[in-house]
Amino acid sequence: MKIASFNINGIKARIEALTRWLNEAQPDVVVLQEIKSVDEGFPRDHFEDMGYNVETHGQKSFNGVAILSKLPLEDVTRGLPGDDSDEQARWIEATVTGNHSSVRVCGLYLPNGNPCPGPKYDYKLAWMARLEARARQLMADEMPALMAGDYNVIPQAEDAAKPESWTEDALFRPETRAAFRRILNLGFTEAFRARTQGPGHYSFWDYQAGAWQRNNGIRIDHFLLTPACADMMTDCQIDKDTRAGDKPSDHVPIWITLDA
DNA sequence: ATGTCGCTCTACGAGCGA
Repeated sequence: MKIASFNINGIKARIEALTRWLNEAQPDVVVLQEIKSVDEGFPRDHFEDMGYNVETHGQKSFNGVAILSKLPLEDVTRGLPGDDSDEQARWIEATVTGNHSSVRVCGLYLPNGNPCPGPKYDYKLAWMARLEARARQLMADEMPALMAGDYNVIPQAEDAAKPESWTEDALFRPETRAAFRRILNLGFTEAFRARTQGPGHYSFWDYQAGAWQRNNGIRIDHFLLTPACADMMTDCQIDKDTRAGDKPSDHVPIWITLDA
């Protein structure tokens, strides 16, 4: 089972690039971030015609997450628990079933948090506390589970081409990285780092200042796996070449394969 | 490099978010 995550930065602007990548990569399941669309505006029919089941959790203009899956999506829930007043669409869950195991798939778009400090950074840290609470529940459940998406977290200095330029940024502040580590320390496996060590692996390059041409990237899109899920992992890769295509997102897809 | 892109408004560029 191939499960991917892709921050597409707007479904209307990315429908061609996303379709191209889906045809090449052939994921069974993909969680999308920043669809920047209400549910009614998402081109559901287009992806259904490609053989995908479609579940969205959108909002106007900003944020918005979705799941596309060639397998049935069961028990779909929307919104990160813990704050009923939070109207930002950043979390969606569903269960998919393979040949011998079901997997709880959580798609997330963690707040950026800049400028830092400020109310947006406070919201980021509060959201991460709610994420930790949901992560604890997933750990306590028996079903293998993963949380995939744009975490807006640079875990370590080696995950940035120029870490010195991120020291005051919400993506790399010590409080941000500590909150990320608290979740990891519940027992999650960060899929990419379980298989690939060393610097130079990125999932995002800013549109500005020739960041892609200079390979000035950061690795902020991640898979966190419960132990039962990590036991099933057979591969984890970053589709870097997608950034060189026509009209690309500023993020590239990441994916794992599970023997599920 | 202060370097770009996507979205919305009642627009024909500006402001916001990233």
